[in-house]
Amino acid sequence: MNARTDPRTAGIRADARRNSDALVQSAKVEFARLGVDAPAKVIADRAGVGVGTLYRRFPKRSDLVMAVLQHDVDECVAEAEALRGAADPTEALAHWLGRYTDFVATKRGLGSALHTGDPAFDGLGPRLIGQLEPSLTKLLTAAAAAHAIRSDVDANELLRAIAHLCVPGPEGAAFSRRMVGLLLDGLSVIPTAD
Amino acid sequence: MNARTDPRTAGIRADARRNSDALVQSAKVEFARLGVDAPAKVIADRAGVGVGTLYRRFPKRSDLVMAVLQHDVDECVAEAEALRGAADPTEALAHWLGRYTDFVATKRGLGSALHTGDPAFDGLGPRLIGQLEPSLTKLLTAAAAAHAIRSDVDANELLRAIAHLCVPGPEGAAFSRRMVGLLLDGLSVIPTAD
Amino acid sequence: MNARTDPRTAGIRADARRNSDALVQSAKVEFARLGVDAPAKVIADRAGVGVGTLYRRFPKRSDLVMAVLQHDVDECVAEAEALRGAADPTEALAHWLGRYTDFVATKRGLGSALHTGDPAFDGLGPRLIGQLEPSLTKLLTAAAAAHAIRSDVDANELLRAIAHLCVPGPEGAAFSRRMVGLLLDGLSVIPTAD
Amino acid sequence: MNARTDPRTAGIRADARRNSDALVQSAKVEFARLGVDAPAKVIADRAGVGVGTLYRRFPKRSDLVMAVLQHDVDECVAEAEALRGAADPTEALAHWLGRYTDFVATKRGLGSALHTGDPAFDGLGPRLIGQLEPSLTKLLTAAAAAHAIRSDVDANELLRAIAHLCVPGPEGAAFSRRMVGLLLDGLSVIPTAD
DNA sequence: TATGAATGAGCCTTCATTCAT
DNA sequence: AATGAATGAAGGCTCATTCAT
Repeated sequence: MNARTDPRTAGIRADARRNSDALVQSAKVEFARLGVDAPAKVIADRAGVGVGTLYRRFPKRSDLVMAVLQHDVDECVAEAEALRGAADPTEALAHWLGRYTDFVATKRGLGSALHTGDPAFDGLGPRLIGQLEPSLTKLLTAAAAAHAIRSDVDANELLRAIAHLCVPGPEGAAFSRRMVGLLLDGLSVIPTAD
Repeated sequence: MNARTDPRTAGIRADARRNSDALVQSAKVEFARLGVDAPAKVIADRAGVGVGTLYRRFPKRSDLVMAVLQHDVDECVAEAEALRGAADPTEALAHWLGRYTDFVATKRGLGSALHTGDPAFDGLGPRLIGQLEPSLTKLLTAAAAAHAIRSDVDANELLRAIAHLCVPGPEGAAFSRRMVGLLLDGLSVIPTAD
Repeated sequence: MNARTDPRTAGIRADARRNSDALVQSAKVEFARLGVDAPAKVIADRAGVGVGTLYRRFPKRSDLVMAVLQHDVDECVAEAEALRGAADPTEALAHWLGRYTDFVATKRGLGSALHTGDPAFDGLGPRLIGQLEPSLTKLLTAAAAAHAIRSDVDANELLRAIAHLCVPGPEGAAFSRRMVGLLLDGLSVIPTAD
Repeated sequence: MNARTDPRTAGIRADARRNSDALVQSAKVEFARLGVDAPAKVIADRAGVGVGTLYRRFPKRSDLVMAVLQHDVDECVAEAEALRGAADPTEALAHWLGRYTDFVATKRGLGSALHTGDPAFDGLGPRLIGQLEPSLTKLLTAAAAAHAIRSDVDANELLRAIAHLCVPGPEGAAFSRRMVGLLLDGLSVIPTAD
């Protein structure tokens, strides 16, 4: 008899899970509408729970943000895995960065939150970037090994730079993609030793 | 005897001017420290004036931001003028963008403010970037004419992209400069017709 | 077991109710002391709650004013009902108007608030007077039927006039009562057809 | 050689007088527009002088209000004098009170200001009413002597009551006049000794 | 004497976070 | 475990009044 079927816990766990899910869904919507600073009350209301529940499940704002992002982050990591050993490492790199760009550009205010000193977002950037860094490092290493790009660029910094470029404005996502493209082109410029 | 030396008006005007200048200086520091949303009280205190004076001189937050930026913007424009007809247009471009990078990097939160829907910052971005665009356009054109860089990059977009990259986080200005450098390298990649 | 006795809800509701009541009581006192513009902090302090609670319960100032008045209004209406069919309709009228006079006299600034353009007090006057008008109309009609008073006076106007007379100044309530007495005497002057 | 023609003082006095007059005119307009609480800056601006001048000429708000009203007060006093020894003392009384009613009803917020505890208006009521009381007392005495009205009504109180009734609202001046009429009718009710 | 710049108290309102039930 | 009431710090803004020039 596992937890799912145990009559003493199944109900409670299902409830707790339902609340958690509702909060994440609500947060996703409100983050898109009001940014990652959306009032706790608003998020809790949309989820149909009390603010207390929100704080119980996600003590820090960054916890909630991470929960909202986790799904996308996982997908990014999976995609990087799939691109391992691709015939054209440069194209693989470009493809993956495009994917990442779209991901960040979709979350209104996320880019800004990553750079705020606000303690509520403490550790958000490192946590997020940290999960993606290994994936990008592998892609960069592969491309560098093929002498397609320079080898002195840090995956961590590149992820953060792109996050910055994806702070959404009136300019739209096309702008973000163009600028990320420029950055990518910069990667292909291999410094001479002189 | 003009207004500047007329003893009846020189005194008051000098005082008012001193306060105004102090406010702008203070705002510059506090914007860098706390972002463009820095509390009015904090800015006024550092300037050594009451909040009332801040509101008298700069009724809207955007007025203060513009005042703070105007100074740097003017300097940037002047510097671009000085770089006109430089022997090495690529170096001139790099130099000016470095200057611009440092300028924006000291205004924490400015990048975000430019994209906020907050009416307090209405029109700030366009006003600002608009003033610098002609300067950069000239430098880009000169470099492109020398076949040193591609010619399909918009000065306006480039300014905005750099502004984004210069929202400083814990990473510091060195990061901003490295990423802007990457962007610059990207400019030198001239698309082939293939 | 209803909500009132259900241990799961009785506690919280009782607390909330107690605060709400305390706020209304406090507001009644402070309105009398400082007028309906009394600072929120002062009202909250006297009630022993934080300002946040005041704003939670009464988001607009007019909500609080209505709450304060509703209590007295209800009592006035009830009293008018009790006076229905009194042996002496003139005395009943005088008694009720005295009651109403005392009610309004304790709300310093209410008279003014009723006429302010301030959106915070929107519709306050009509809502208020509207609730009392039927009561007074009945008393006036009864007295007029007994030929004790003239029949061409509007209950609504009379209520408003008394409200004006009851804005208490340094003169105190005795003055208000004397003037309302004069008004009452005026009612007994029945215009001749001449 | 009087002050007016003395070349050393004529200019200055004329200036001072001009400022004073401009302030009173401006205050009259702004009082009508915003009430007697109109911001000092607004009044000074409309008068074309600095706020300092306003405070020099009228240290307390009540001084300015009195200055604005003085003209009307003087006219009221003069009119009462003209009504002395009128054939019909009751009609004279009614006429004069009607005049007074219109006067007070015309000054937005004046009625309220008379009853505020605000120290800025300290003594305004007494000063104003004090100037008019002798006039009304004479009219009341004459009417009482003719046994047309009761003799136990205080002129001072009557003036204040009417001021209250003239606080302007959505109801308009007609309402004020009707209610003052009711008060007048009350005067004609002579209490019996019973 | 006139000016208007400066001051700063004071009030409003929002919201993150805690905690009794 | 969930709820949501309560708290109170924080920051915006206004304006009466003073005072240096």
